[in-house]
Amino acid sequence: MGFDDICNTGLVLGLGFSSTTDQKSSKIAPLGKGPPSLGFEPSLTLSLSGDHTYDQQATKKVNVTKPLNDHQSADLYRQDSAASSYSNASVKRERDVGSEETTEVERVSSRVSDEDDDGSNSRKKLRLTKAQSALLEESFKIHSTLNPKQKQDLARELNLRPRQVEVWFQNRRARTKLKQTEVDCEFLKKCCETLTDENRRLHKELQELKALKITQPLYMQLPAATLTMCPSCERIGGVAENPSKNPFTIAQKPHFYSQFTNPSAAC
DNA sequence: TTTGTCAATCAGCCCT
DNA sequence: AGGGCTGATTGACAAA
Repeated sequence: MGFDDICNTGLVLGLGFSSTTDQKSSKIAPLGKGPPSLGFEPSLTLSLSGDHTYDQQATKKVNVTKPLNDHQSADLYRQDSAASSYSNASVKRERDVGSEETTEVERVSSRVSDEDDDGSNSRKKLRLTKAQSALLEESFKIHSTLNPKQKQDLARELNLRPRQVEVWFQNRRARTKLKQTEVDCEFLKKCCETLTDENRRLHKELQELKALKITQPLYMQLPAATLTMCPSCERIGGVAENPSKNPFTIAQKPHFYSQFTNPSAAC
């Protein structure tokens, strides 16, 4: 079982040279990609095995302009008739204890007015209804950025201002990115731990080999542990191609064998 | 210059 | 009360 089997992250660990392609930071960059490097450099890289842009993964299409069902419509339009969210109307949210069905009617409406009724500048917070959030989420799955028409349509659909839709998408993108960064960070920590362990193990093995070299003649120096068989090509590591010549020659290039590498590729 | 996006931050609301 | 979530604002930056 490989590491990725455990983590199941879809990330790929690679060792080699990295070339720089200046990544544009605008648009929603494929999440998990790091800052650009500075040309060709030896690198140990971790990257996502696929292009994990969240926005492209949706399989379910939602017609943003399709009419809402009765319940949704009712929610939204009752909101519309509710007091302005930017007014001092009480931010009532009926909490039916024990009941899932929070009365959305009572939720604060997103109102198309910019000013408080009383003219005060206090920022009253809009809370989107479940229906609004759901529709925004579905829309985000389809495209994480909106063109002006899409924004307009969606705003009309949700009875919000286009600016509010825009802000929602902005925040959604930012927070998705943040979340992904946290996930990547956790994964890298695990990789680091695993590599540290591997490094420690190899050091130990090296020490053992050195000790053997001192105390034993050459033909007895190969510990059983080094005669591991590659499960992919079924060659025995540490033995020369032509055993008749020198059956105890240590392979020139050690067969690095770890759960991060593909044995076939290494062979 | 305009427009769109982003990062950083603020601030209201809700939950524990 | 404090923390988390989330809507909103601001300023910087890039592309057209």
